Amino acid sequence: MEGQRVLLDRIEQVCRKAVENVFGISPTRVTLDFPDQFGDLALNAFHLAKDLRKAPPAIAQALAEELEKDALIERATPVKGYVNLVLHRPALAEGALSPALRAGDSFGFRERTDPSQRIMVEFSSPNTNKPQHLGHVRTNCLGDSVARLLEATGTDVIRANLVNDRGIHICKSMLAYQREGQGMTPESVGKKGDHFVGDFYVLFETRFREEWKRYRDEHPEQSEISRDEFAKISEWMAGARDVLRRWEEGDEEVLALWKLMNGWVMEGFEETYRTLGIRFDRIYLESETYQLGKEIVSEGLRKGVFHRRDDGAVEIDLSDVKLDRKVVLRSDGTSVYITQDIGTTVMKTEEYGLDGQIFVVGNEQIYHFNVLFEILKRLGYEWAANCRHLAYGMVNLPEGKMKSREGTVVDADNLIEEVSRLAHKEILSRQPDVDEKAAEERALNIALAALKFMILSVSPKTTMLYDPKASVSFEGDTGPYVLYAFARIQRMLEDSGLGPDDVEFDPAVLTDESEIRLMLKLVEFPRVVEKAAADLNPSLISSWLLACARAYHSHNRAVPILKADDPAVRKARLMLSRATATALSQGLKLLGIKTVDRM
RNA sequence: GCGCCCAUAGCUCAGCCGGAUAGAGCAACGGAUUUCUAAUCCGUAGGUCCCAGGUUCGAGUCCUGGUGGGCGUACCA
Repeated sequence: MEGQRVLLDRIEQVCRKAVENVFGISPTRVTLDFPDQFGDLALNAFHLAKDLRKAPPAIAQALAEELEKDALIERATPVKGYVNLVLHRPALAEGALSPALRAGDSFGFRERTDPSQRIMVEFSSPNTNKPQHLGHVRTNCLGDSVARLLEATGTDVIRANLVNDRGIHICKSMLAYQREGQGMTPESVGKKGDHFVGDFYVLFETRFREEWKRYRDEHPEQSEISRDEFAKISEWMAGARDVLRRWEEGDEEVLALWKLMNGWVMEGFEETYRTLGIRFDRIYLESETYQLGKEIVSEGLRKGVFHRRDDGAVEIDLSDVKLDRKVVLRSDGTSVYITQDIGTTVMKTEEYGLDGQIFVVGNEQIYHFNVLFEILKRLGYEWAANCRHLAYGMVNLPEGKMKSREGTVVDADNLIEEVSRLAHKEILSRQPDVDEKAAEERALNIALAALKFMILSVSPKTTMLYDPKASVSFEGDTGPYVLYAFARIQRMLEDSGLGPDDVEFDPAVLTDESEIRLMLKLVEFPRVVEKAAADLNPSLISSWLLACARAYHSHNRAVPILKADDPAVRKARLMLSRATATALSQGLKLLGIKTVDRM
């Protein structure tokens, strides 16, 4: 990335120098905005006022004159507390295009810094009793994109997935399978493994409800019995608990079935991840980590971080930081959720020598992670300060919340398939004679672009509404809109007869308003990447992509490119297109979206 | 009860460390196609930024108090 921000850096230097020349003070903060109107860039004099102790309009006035002396600045106009800058046109063109043309697929990205920070990003964390739904799609997309953003800014990233493969939920699927599915396999019924197992989870739920209803019918005096109350006396629930007990005792038959069914589910998950284009460096299984943490708690008990209550349970009092009291070891000595997370977090850090960890987990666990990080801090782990919970909001449906028990969840695999089908239809309507295999691959790409972009264009913490109608629309603020801009450029470059290394152009001819606006977008890109990575917020990339694609589409309509009369103009516009394609592709890459050469 | 989060156009969402006249898409309406791909472009209309105070030269943004909604507050995960 070094050298890529030359233009912006140089302008900042020019501003800094101007302040020094006029006021004799080196400013602490030079703020340059991309204002979309008034000019190319705007220097904020309000911020300078703090250092200079003068009225912003007076500062702007004085600086404007000084700034215009520099060759980079065509015009500097003081307006209220701003200096609106119009850049020297050829310098803007050179500064906007050359970095992208030269750097190609490293444009906007930084080499790994040395010594590099090594950060683990944990995301997805599915349960192995049912297939993944839209909520998982959000953590999958977010986690992957955040990992890419960190990598792009020079961090060494480990992608981890902590799979919850044990517990009562899997036992429910197992029991239903034992009772009603013996001999069946995913192959025998032609189903993906995770869906196959999920069906037995649903079957358990169905049987349980039938039993509950029967009970209420047979015991009118108990007709108001709650689900939780009935669970205590349910035969099906007792069966599931028995399976769990036998699992914990190491019962071979139960373990064998557990391994078999988990294997099916994991195969299904792998397929889903492959389709989504998501990979992990490390998969942790909770069955292998759930015992961790006890020794750390014992040691913490000795050190006085925790204390033992009269009833034997071990707890920590965090009420001084408003986190209340938290039990970390039951009175029978077994661990709770937080215990294994303490152990797992320490283990991960030691395994990879991590400088920090990011947990991409839903916002309903904010309290849990606050407690976890506070405990780690009190245990003396310095890296605890570099642990962050990226708490994303839930995904709701127009009808309300998704509830797996009520079958109102949006299944990830089905969703991808459905959107792919629509994309496929769109492709066929445009190119009836398209090669079938190419069409399918492209349809999947476009579908994933639509889906990922939709999810990643709302900021992580926002509780978002999933609108099925909007999700299958490929117009407006969508992934396909951005893809289309890229594809258009590819087609044009193909038709242009230019070689890939032919990057010479005359920067003086790019003077159209639509070109200026587009070039300013290109200049802004590296800065947006930095910001998005620092904020762990991919939606900043989506916003930029939309603005850039929009600027390109406008430019494309406003002036002829391939058909420009003047060869020098034609060439320069093609180079602008190529630079734009590079930038769009880089931005899309950060969202985990692959480009297509035609739509 | 206590804690955290949210409230911006009819709908879905942006809004940078407090800075210029609060933006985009969808939906509505009007236009652009002898094409370089119309999955596009141009335009019109649409706002009490939940309410009331406060801080500030300046508040959608920060503070306090309300109202409404979500989540959490297990010896569940």
